[in-house]
Amino acid sequence: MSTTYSISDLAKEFDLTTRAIRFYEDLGLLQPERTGPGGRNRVYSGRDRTRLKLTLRAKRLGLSLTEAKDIIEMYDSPRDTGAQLQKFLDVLAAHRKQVEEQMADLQANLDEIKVHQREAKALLAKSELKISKPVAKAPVTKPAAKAGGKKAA
Amino acid sequence: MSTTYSISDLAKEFDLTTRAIRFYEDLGLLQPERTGPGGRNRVYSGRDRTRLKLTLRAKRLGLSLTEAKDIIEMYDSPRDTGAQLQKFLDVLAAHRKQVEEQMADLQANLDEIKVHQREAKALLAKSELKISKPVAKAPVTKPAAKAGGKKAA
DNA sequence: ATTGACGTTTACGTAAACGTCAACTTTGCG
DNA sequence: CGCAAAGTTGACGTTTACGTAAACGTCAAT
Repeated sequence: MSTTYSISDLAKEFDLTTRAIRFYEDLGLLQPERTGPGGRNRVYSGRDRTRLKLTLRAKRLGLSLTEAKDIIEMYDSPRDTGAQLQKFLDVLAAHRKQVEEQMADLQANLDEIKVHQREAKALLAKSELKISKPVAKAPVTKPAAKAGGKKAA
Repeated sequence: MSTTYSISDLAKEFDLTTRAIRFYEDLGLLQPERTGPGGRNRVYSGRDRTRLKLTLRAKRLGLSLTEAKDIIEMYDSPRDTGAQLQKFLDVLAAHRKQVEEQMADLQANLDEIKVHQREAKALLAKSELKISKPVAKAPVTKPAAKAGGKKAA
């Protein structure tokens, strides 16, 4: 009795539309079983859930869905022979290299942000000094965050 | 006499088509000056180059071009008043948070790769032991790397 | 004078990743 | 029984990020 999920379970958990999930199935990323009369309804396994999670992470990191699929396939395909193992290791090494490159990108990014933060804080401190009475922690009229999705760079 | 670039200079340096570069201009990411008779030809400044570089980094990290634009605009727009400074700091903080989240994603990724590497190496060592005569560093029929582009997850 | 390399604009084409109906079935509930 | 909620399969629409082709100007070299 392993845990299973309906399409809307997954949709809620990962904040997707069911349309998106079915689309991922079309691409071969998910392979839910069917249930009910005529086997119409989709039933997702824990493995499906994991693959979905991996897919979304890959997306966040800028991969296309087909790239994501290729990689995920690699990771849970059988590797019996020594040759296959060796090839798998090669792929892993390449993959690792690119992840490390991307981390370097991100780190550069983060460093820039930090620099800007320092500069801006310094400027703000200076500008507040020029006010006679010290301003009470800058109330500013709240920016009211746009509650958006992703972002970075 | 600051350095400038032709469109193909940038295309070569960043491995883009000129079409892509003009497209980025349409989106407002670049604003080259014009030269020649009738001011037809584009001339890119160092600032353009920097913005292009930032754009491409943003792309690699999974941002859309408009997202990239918004962020880059923020970073090189004027911040004179204290209120603007404060808002800028808020944006920076939010931005930083997301970058750090993405780094966590990447780190998780990297960890998984390492685990797989360890496992695969162990398996391969074991399988090589089972061969009577120790196999000479697995010659394997070269995988002939497909020399592809990106990849990650 | 023509060829080639490089540049330009305009405009239609396309792949990816879904969104958005439409037109049903099936199931649980009052 | 009726009906809303959740599921299904088409099938067409949309946005993003360019590709690609047409049709033309400019300048240096042959």
